[in-house]
Amino acid sequence: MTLPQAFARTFGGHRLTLQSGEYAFCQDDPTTGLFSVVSGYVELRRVTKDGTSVVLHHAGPGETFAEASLFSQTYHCDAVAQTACELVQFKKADVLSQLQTHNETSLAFIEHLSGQVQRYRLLLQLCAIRRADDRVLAAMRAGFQPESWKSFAPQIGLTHEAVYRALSALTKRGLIVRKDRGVYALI
Amino acid sequence: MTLPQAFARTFGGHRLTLQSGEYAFCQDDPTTGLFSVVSGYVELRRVTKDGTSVVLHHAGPGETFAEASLFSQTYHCDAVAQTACELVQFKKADVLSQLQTHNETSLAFIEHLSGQVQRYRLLLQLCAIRRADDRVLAAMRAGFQPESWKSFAPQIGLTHEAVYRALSALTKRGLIVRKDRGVYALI
DNA sequence: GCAGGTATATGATTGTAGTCATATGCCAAA
DNA sequence: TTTGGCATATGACTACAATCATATACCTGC
Repeated sequence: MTLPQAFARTFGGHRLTLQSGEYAFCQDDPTTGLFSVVSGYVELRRVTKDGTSVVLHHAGPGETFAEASLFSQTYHCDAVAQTACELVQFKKADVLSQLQTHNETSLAFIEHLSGQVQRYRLLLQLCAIRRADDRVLAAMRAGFQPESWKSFAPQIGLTHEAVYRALSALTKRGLIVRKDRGVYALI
Repeated sequence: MTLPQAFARTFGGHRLTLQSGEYAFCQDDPTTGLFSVVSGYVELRRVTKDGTSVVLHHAGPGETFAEASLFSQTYHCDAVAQTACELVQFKKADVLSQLQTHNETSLAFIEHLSGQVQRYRLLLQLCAIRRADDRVLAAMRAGFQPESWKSFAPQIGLTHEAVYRALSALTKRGLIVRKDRGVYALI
């Protein structure tokens, strides 16, 4: 998920600080490049024809956003800081010229994107599991080892209460074990 | 989502037919390449250490899978045909050499993957909307114009009944209009 | 025109996750 | 060491989507 550190060097990103509520870019603005979140949260939202808006993504630390802007003349959504944010901006021209002239960079970027695709497919598949117990168990079996269950919960589309209950129920069912307060393991 | 036709030519894919239950590849097999689904459905599943399996993805017509295998020595999951399938297999060596020698191809692939990332983020965001009404409305506003509501429903994590009810409720609330049987439009 | 199949649509019931409340354990700062 | 804040954990109640059932419109092949 995290954009390799190498990219910062290769693409020559620029530091950018936003206060909560400030915009990294607006819909229909000419595209200037893609971004990486160092700290804070950025909400990507598209304003639809009828004037309402739809949230497309919630980008947090380590995530990149606006990759597709490399192939578009204008941004198709707004990027609004939800908290104070530290971002790195990679200028479109720099990135494109790097990609056009350095194959290793392209391949690394393809690898980065493939990994994201893989992860998102997994998350969608997990969200398709109806029962909270089964979903949490599947996530654990799929390799999730959350540092915090509370922040993990929304990733798989549950409230933290539902996750705690699921952990409790799975323990009772003997499918996982509680090693310590907040520490659970498979089998 | 659909792999550009151009890729079939550029990467020189080979046609592959599977009967339901047959494997495109197995976990820990040496990676041979990535695949595109022409018809049918393929399930990607990972067998975990405890012997159980987790479904990672359900690939349908127009979708590609195992992109990340380009960067791995072995497959990390099984690919099992759920129905009779027509696939196109793109040999790893061919794809990698194409990507290494033809920048336009790399850029096209990056564009393809960026688009998928964008779409998956949107789907995840939609699935995070609790109320069925709101979720269907957001999906419509985000640009979904499903040919069939029934096949659309599972994409946003709902049953088809829930979608029909949502459409009905949204119509009553005056947020969408029913143009015809199965045909709804915004405002 | 009729039969069979499918998408559309709605009703009744139930399971279950969300919501709100509350309690406890833990850590860090004062 | 006390205080405040946060993650963990669980209880009670409720809202609502899943499930199962049924009906209708539409299409296609006969």
